Amino acid sequence: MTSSTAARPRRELLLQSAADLFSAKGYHAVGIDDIGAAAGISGPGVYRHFPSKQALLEALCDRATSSMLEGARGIPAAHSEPAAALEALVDLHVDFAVARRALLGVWTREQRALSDEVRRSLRRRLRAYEQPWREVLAQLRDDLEPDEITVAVTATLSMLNTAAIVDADVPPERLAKLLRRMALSALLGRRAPRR
Amino acid sequence: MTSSTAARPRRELLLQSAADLFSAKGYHAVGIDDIGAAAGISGPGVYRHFPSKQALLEALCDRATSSMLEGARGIPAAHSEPAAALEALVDLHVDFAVARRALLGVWTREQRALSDEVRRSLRRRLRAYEQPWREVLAQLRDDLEPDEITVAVTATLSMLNTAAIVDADVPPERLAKLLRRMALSALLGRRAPRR
DNA sequence: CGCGGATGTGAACGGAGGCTAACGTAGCCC
DNA sequence: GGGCTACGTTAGCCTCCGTTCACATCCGCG
Repeated sequence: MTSSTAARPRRELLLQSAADLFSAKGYHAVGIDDIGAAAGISGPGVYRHFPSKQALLEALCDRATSSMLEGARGIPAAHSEPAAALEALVDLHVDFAVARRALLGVWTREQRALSDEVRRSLRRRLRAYEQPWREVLAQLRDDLEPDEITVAVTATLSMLNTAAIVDADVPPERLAKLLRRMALSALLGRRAPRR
Repeated sequence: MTSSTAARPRRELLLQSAADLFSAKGYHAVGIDDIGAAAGISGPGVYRHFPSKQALLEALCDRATSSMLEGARGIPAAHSEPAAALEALVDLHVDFAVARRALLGVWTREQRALSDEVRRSLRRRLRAYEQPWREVLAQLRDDLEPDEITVAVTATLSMLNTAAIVDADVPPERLAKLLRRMALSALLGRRAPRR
């Protein structure tokens, strides 16, 4: 191996710092000097580890997407009951969202700052992540068209993402429980339409 | 009156163009020249109508907030039944979100680009907008703490906002109906926690 | 010991883009 | 007609900030 993936603490520290800063202030409001300073080096030293500020953001978004994808791959196969699979998917996402707020915040809010190419790639992988959600939900909601299934999944994920990012006064485990219940209700609930 | 609020088509056109551009590409990716060009004038002509690019964004966010606030003020008083009031609030928000996508998109995504002061003001007014939601929901959900009520409202609004912004292949009225049902389910649904 | 690569620093460059300056013109009012 | 105001234009300024450069330091290694 030419370069070990582990044992590069500075690079990891930079990613962590950049995630926190981007999440807190937004990509454009954060300067290279800020990122370096937060990681203990100053200014252009960042370029010893990343070729550009963009690359830093790309690495973060890539990491977020990979984390999500990794967990959700095997879920539908592991559950024979669609309802159980959906609950597992929700749990997984809520846990991820609560545990890695900064990373998810960057992913959620800063995609606009990416190049079209990278953004397209992320969108593709997001669709792959949503695929098991759609499959499972389609089994449970035969009253919805495929398009509506997609929208329902997107809307639910948006709810989970944004709610997890906002700093609430609710302790994490209560927050996770509340979000879990809301997500499942939103996805499954059929109330009498009344119109 | 020194300056009429109506009968200034160029100013209105600029706001419209800026809303579309900011919503589509993001505040930082749009230049003053772009905004001017979209409104039929070019470059610095914008400064005859707005003192700065920031002011343009502020005007848009202010308008979005005002539109939301205006509609929701009287809702709780107008309905004796809390459930009916909640449905009215949801309907109002969904209609607004679907009808003025660009404006809501700017409001949702570009608050980071505002000064702290303006952002604080918007947050205050958002809390005022959410107030009737919280009151009504608190009447319907005695199983939730006040903090949880707040989070539930925030999460639901995030879902509605983001879902309305995303360009789906679903026609607007079907989209509105789906979102309405999901929002009410998320807010009201109590499923057996199972854990 | 001296060489080379990895890592870090302060100084400086350069491009972008928001904004100002200087100027032109059309309509309005006395 | 002679200003005064509103609205536009083009050219250019000026600041910010990402990036590069030239140079130090540390360290493993023959």
